[in-house]
Amino acid sequence: MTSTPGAASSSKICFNSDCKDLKSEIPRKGWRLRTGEFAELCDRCAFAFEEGRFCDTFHLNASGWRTCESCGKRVHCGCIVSVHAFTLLDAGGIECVACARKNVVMGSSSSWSPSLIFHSSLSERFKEYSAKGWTQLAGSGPVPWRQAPSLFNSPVPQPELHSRVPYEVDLSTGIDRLNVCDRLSTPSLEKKKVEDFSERLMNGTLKPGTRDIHEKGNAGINCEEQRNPCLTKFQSSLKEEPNPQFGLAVPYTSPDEANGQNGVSGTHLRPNPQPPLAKQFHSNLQNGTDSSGETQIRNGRPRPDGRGKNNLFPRYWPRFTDQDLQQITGDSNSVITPLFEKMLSASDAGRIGRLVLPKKCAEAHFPPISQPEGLPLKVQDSKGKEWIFQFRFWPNNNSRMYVLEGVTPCIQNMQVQAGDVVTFSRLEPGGKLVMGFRKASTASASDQDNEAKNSNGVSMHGDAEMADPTSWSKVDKSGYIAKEALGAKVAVSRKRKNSMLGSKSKRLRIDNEDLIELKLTWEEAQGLLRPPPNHVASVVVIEGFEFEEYEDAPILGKPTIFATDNMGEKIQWAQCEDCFKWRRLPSNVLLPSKWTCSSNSWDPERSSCSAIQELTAEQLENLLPQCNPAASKKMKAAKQETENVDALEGLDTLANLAILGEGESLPTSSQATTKHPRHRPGCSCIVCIQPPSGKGPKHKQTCTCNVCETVKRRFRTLMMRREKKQSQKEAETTSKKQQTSLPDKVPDDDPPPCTNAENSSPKPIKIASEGSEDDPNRVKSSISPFKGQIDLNIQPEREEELSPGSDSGSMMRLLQDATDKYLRQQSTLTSGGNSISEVSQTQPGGGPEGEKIGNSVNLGASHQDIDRDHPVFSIKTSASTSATVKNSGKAKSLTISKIQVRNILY
DNA sequence: CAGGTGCATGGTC
DNA sequence: GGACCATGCACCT
Repeated sequence: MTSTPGAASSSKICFNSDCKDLKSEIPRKGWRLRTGEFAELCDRCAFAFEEGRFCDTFHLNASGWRTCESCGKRVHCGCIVSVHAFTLLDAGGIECVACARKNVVMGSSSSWSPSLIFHSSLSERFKEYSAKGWTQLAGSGPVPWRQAPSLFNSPVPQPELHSRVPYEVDLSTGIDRLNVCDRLSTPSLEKKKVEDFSERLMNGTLKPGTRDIHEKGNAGINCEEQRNPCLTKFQSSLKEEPNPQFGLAVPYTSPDEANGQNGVSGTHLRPNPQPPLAKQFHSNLQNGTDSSGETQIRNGRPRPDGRGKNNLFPRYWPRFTDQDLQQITGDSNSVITPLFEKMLSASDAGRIGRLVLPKKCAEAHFPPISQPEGLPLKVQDSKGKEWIFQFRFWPNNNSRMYVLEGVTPCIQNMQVQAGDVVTFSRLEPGGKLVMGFRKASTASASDQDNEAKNSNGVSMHGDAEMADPTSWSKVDKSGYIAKEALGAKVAVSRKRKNSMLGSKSKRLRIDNEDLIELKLTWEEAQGLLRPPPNHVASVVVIEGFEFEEYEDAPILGKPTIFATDNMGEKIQWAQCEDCFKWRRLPSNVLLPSKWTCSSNSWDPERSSCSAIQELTAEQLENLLPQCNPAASKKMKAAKQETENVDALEGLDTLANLAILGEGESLPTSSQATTKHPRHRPGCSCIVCIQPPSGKGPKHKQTCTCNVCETVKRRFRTLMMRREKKQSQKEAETTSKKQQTSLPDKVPDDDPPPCTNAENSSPKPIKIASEGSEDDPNRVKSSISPFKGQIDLNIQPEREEELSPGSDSGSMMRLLQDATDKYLRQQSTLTSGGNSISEVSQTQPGGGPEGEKIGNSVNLGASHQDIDRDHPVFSIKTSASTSATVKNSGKAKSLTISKIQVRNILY
């Protein structure tokens, strides 16, 4: 527990205004302040606080003292310090926590009526909608919401409690408290250490017990209020809630809080995820069958019985962070109760303005609606702006689909997108519904954190980076790009994949780092992951992702280039981290991630950076054609030592570019990037228009939908480009042989050595932009409507005509189909049958005279594996491997085939 | 024709 | 197998 700088700690005087002592050198923390900091006390006050005697010591003359209805003990109810020292009785009066605890233990004899409390809260919240109020019970839907008089409708902001007791706030926010305490109490209780003080303070910790709110799920009117002590528990639990955002004074903090990580109820759940109380509450609502006598301790996990499925899915559990709550509550005295959250889908964030609400959440936290028209719902965003949405539902498969309509302005105002998380919470006093947002990155981290612990013991952290390329960007039907769908999809995919990954160590076979924003991460992590020595990975395909599966964990290693030397011996080339020279090493050597010449024990002559590089420029170029961005950086450095020679270039490169340059970042751009670009609104590139994985109708080969047409068109373009390149190279070869090429033309004719790495150079620009008709080398390219340009992206206006969201389908399938088609066409092309292989193996640009180190260049750990969503890779691979592979036309098998080829080449 | 609306469909859990 | 829900899409204005 570290001292939190801030107001509470700025002074050297004890925070207790009644004490003017100096704080000890290491101030002791007292109750938590609204700011999230802790009151820093002197030893004496801290001791009193920890002993639960603080109010007795300092507030004796203060107002707010009441008497426990059970034991008669005086309890101070009027300060932040004592906020958790008592519970409210719904019949009036208070009860000290000790008595409350007894009541809890005694079971359902309590007179607490959480339902009542709960309803009172809601009635507060939505009283303005009484006309269509959710107080109508009959036929009001599956949730028998009921209006009950608010017992305490004058909540007092907690920090200002003096004469008014804070529990009024609690009671008025009964449902919120339910949620809070459910979410908080159990984990809190489980944190014995954390509780210690609380126990002392309260003379014992309440056992988590009956926390369920019981309501009959049918008719709704006869909702049976379970008389249970849940309120007691709620409040008791609340008192353990260390988060001041909930208006709870907490004299301790969790380690998490101390780390600055959490500090909010939701986060407390993470280490041992507990469903929010909302969940349980809702569960009961949904079930409507909760036995009234059920006073069980729930650990928050889905119930093993059938009712468990009625629980909210963990993904809807609110996982507010301090920042979230702070954002919502600001510095107000409000008490915020997280209800649920949802990651915005593309549809949610789209222009259509309909936010699909999780059914259970909607029914649990929103007023019941009996008519599809629903009712207006006033929601305040985190900026304090109020919005009115229409909360309604559609009949759907004998069920309902709840939506909030009219959210577009709010979403736009909040600048959130698909993938971001919208949080719903309730603000007290007032019961105002508050909508908060969390950006995808944060959400992802949160989810990651949470789900990692929800995932059957399999950490998802690594998986979190497995950005689903299909989700990289997508466009909703309104044309808005759900570019943050990445986060959403990752989160979703993470769950799915995680369950499928099994126990074996796996390495995602993905090398199209460009598809992922985390390029460096991929390069450094993914790229450095290498199979254990003497292990041949089996390749498994999970959801289209290929994983190398090892019996042993992959190890970190330095990416190298595997090749075959002139003697047919398998070797690998490794680049020194210091001098960037490439050194020849045995193929079975596994290098550390940082490898330098000095470690070159296999070639003492070249165990120093001063030693000359064994590779010639041409050879090096031959090694570098795979346009592996990861390798390219350093390769570029190495290349600078030598003549700049064009590297191997082929359709694969173009294809890579075609994909990579999607929409904006063609080599023609000075901002060319090897990354898959961020897709902006309006982008209808092939990536963006992809539906989520597995979504959308299946497309036939004859399908003429926009997506299919786009794919086909792009493949046609690819083919044309390939032809053009082929002709270029042929012409260039010829011209070189004839030595007739003009000096100033040669560079132009040279294809980019490694376009991904070099696309910032003017060369590709020229190539892409050239194609003059008078250039004999361009003759063939002239057949391209794009004159040799990589057209896949350069004419976004063409793609604008596409209706990005109007069609969807399995892009995988589509691309496979297109690949099939392309390959079939390839086989009929006289120049195409071997073109790709030729392109990649004859090294026209780099100089055919260059000595080939090996045709099968494999960038060690940064495999140029096929991305399933980018058939160009499939084409590349297949075409460069075998006809059998070609005909497979399936990305997965293609990749596997590539592996086979790789093995062969090895 | 564009945008909105309500429902249907199909993937996922 | 059913519920949920994201999204497609027909219909309406």
